[in-house]
Amino acid sequence: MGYNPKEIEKKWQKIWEDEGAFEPLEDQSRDKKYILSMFPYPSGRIHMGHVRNYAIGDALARYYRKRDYSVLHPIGWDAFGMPAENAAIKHKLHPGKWTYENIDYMRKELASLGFSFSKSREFATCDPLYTRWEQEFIIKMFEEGLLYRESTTVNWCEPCHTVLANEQVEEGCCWRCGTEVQHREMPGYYIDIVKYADELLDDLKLLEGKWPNRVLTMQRNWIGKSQGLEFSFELSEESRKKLGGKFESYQVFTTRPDTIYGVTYSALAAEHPIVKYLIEHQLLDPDTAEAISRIANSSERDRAQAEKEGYPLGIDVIHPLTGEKIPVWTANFVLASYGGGAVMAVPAHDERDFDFATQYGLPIKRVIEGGETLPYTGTGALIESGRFSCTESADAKEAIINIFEERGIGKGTTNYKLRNWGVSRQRYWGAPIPFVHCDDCGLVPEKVENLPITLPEDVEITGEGNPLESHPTWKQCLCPQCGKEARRETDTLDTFVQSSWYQFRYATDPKKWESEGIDREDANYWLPVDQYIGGIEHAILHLLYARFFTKVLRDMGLCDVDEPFERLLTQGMVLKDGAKMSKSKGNTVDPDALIAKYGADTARLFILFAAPPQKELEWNDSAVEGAFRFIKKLYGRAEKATHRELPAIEHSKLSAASKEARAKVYDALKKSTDVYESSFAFNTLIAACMEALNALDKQEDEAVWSEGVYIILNLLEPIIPHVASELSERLFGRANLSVTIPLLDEVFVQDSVTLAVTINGKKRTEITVSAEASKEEILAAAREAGSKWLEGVSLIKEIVVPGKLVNLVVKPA
RNA sequence: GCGGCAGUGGUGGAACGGUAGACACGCUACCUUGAGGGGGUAGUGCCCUACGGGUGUGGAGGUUCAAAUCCUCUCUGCCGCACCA
Repeated sequence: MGYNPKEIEKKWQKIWEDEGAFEPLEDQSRDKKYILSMFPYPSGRIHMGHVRNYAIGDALARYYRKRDYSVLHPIGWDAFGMPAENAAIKHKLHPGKWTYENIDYMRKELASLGFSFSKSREFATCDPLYTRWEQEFIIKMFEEGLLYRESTTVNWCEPCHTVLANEQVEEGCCWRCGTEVQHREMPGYYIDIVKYADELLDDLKLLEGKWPNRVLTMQRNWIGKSQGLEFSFELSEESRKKLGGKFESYQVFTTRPDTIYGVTYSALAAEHPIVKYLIEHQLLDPDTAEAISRIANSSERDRAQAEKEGYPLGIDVIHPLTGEKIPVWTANFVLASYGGGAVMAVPAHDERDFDFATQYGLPIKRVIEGGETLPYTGTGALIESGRFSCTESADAKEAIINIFEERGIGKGTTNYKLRNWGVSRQRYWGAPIPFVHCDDCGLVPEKVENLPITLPEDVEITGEGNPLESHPTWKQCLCPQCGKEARRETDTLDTFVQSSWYQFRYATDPKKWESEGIDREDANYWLPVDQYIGGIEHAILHLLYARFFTKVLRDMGLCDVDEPFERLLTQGMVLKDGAKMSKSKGNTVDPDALIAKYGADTARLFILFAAPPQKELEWNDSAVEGAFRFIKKLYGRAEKATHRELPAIEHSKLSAASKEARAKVYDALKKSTDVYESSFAFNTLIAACMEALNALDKQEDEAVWSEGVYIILNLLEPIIPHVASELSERLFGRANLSVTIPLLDEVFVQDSVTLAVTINGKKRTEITVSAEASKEEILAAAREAGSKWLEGVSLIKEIVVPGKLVNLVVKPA
C-alpha cells in the first residue's frame, strides 16, 4: 500500500491531541528537559525559518520524551508590535482582531507540521492576563529604583512614530523600517540595565562552550566595559571668569592614565554645557559658533563619517599633575553620551587625538617608549612623566590612579558602552505603562488591584500620533495615591519587555496563571531552559534583555535562576538562490504548499538533512524530492519486518551482508545519542539511517530486517514522527517508540578486518586479515602487499593502528 | 580598525590527528515503461601514456610515523561592533 502522507499525518495529529501527548508531566520529581524555540511574531503565515526553528526544537523534545524525561516544549505568540498597527491602518481592522486571527491561522499551520507543543501553556503576550503580570513587574522595578522616568535625548523614528532603544538602532537607522533616526529631547521610561552590566558581563563565562562564541563576543562588545581614571580638569582663573563663574571644572575619563603627562589639549563634545554656554553668551566668533551648532545638530551617524572637525574655545584647564595650562577645544569626534562628553587628548598615543592634533597643528608629546612611529598606542616604559618616568604602563596606571584618589581629585572607575534601556513607545498596540501623572503627587504607579491597565477598544488607528493620547476618555483617571483627577500614562512598553520573561510564564503551571505571574517553585524546576533555539539576529537585543530580566526577577525573589538559557543554538537562515527568503525578493517557498505536495514529514526531513542546523540552508527543490523518495522507500521496505518485536539474533550465523547491515543499523543507533544530546548534526544521523536502510536492502534475513526497521523508526521518530508512528504501530504496536534500545557489542565484532596499507602516510593498498591477527601477522601481510613499494628503500618504522591501517615508514636506501 | 565565524567535487555536505569526498542532489550510460513520471543497475574530485599511476581539502611554512583536522603566517568571503577616550 502506497505512502499517503495526508492521511497518516491527519490521523496521527488527532491521536496525539487525544492522548494529550505533548503536555509535560505533573510530577516534579522527574528528570526534566525544557526545550524552547523562540516564539514567533504572528505576522500572518509561517515561513521556512519557522519550520526550521521548530523542526529542530521538536526533534529534541520528542527525543527526550522518548528517553522518559518530563518535557516542556511550549509555544506562544510575541503578539504586540507595529505590524498589527500598520495592518490596522491599511485594512481598517482593529490590531487585536488582526493579531488573534493570525494566531489562529498560524497555530493550524504549526499543527499541520506535527510539532509537539504543549497546548495548555500557549498564550499571546497581548493577552490581558499576561499584561497584568508584566505591569506588576514594571511597578516593582519602579519601587526598587530600577525603572525611572527621565527627559533626555532619544532615538526617534518618524515613520514608526516612536522612540527606539539604543539596541534597536542599527547603523543610525531604525531596525524595523530602516529610516535614519532623529535625536529628540523627550521624556520616557528607562530601565537601569547598566546596574547589572557587571553581572551580565561576568556571567557570560558561565555560558562559554554552551552558547556560540560569536554571541558571547557580541554581548561582551555591546556591554563594552572599560576601566580607567575619571578626574576633573580645573578651569584656569581667566577661563572661569570668562564663563561667568558658572563652571569650575569638568569631568573626563581615560583608560590610559599612564599617558597623562602627554596631554596637550582637551576636547569637549559639541553638546557639552560649557560649549553651550559659550555659544549662548556669544563668547565665540559667530562663524565658529555656527559651525559648532551645526555639529551639535548633526546625527551621530553623520558625525562618525565626517572628517575630524574642531574649534578652539579660547579657554584652558590646568593639568592636574604638572600645573601646565592646557587649551580646550571642541571636536566632532567627542561623544556627548560617553565619559562625560569630554576627553583629555594625548596625540602621541591615541590615533584620534593624533589625527586631530596633526590637522590643527597642536603639539604632540611622546611619554611612552616603544613603536617606531607615532601615534604609538601600545604600552611601555614612561618617559618625561615626572616621578613616573621609567615606570611600566601597567604599574604607572595603578600608581597614577592612586595619586588622584589620595589627593581627592579623581578616582579609578568603570565605564560601559551599554546604556539604560529605554522602554517607552509612543504606540497603541503594546502593554500600557501602568503609571499615572498627578498634579499633586507627581508620577504614581497604578494600584496592583487595578491591573491590568488594558487598551481601549474604540480607537481608530491612523498612524498619526498616539491613539491613546487622542482618545477622548481613556487618559482620564483618578490618582491612586490622593484620589484626585489625574492623567494616565499613554506610552506603551517596548515589545522586548514581553519576550524577556515569557520563558518563566511557560514554566508556571497554567492553573496558577490567574493568581501568579511566575511561580517560584515551577520556575526553579523548569528553568533554565535546557536548549534554546533561535535566529542569530537576536544575539544582542532579546538575549541580553532576557538575561537581564532573569537576574531582576531573581532579585525580586521570583526564582533562583541566574541565567535563563543553559544552551543556545543559533540556527542559520533559509536561503533561496543565495538570498534570504523574503516576499519582496519573491524567492519564498510556502510551507503550506510544500506540506500539501509532500507532507509534513518530508518538509521536516529535508530541512534537517540539507545542512547542519547552525549553517545557512540553501533551498533545493530536487533535494526535497530526495527526502520524499527516502520516506517512500522506508515505507515500502518496512514490510520486510515480519517480527512483531525486537528479535533475538544469533549474529555469528548471519551472512556477511546481514552482518554488515546490522553493523550499519547499530552505527546509526550509536550516533543518535551524540546527535540528539550534543552535536545536533541531524544531517549525519539521517545519513546513517539511509546507509543502514541501503545495507539492509542488500540482505534478506527477516530477523535482521525486523531489527533494523525497529531501530530506524525509533531513531527517526523525532524527525519524521507521522511516518514513524504509522509504521511502528502497524509493525510493533509502537513498542519500539517508547524504549531505549541497548547497543549490542557483538554487532561490531567482525571476523576479518580490512586495513589500509600506507607508505609514509600515503595509502597504497589494502589487506584483509582475521580479526584476531597478531601485530606480527598484520605487519607480515602489509609488507607482502606493499612489497612493490619496498624495493630499493629501507624500512625504518612500522606502525599498526588497530582496525584502521598499517603505516610503513621508508627512506631511500 | 577591532572582534567572531567559515573556506573540502558540478551542488548541499561527511570525515575521535589514522583509507578525504560518507549520505544526498545533479549528471552519464544501460534496464524497465507506449511516452512522461516512477523504479532499478553501474559510473561520477582532477590529471596522465588509464586492468596502472600521479595529484588533491584557499595559499606558504611548521609539528607528527601520519594533518582537511594541531601551530605560525597569509589570502578570500560572511557576520557583528565601530571616532566609546
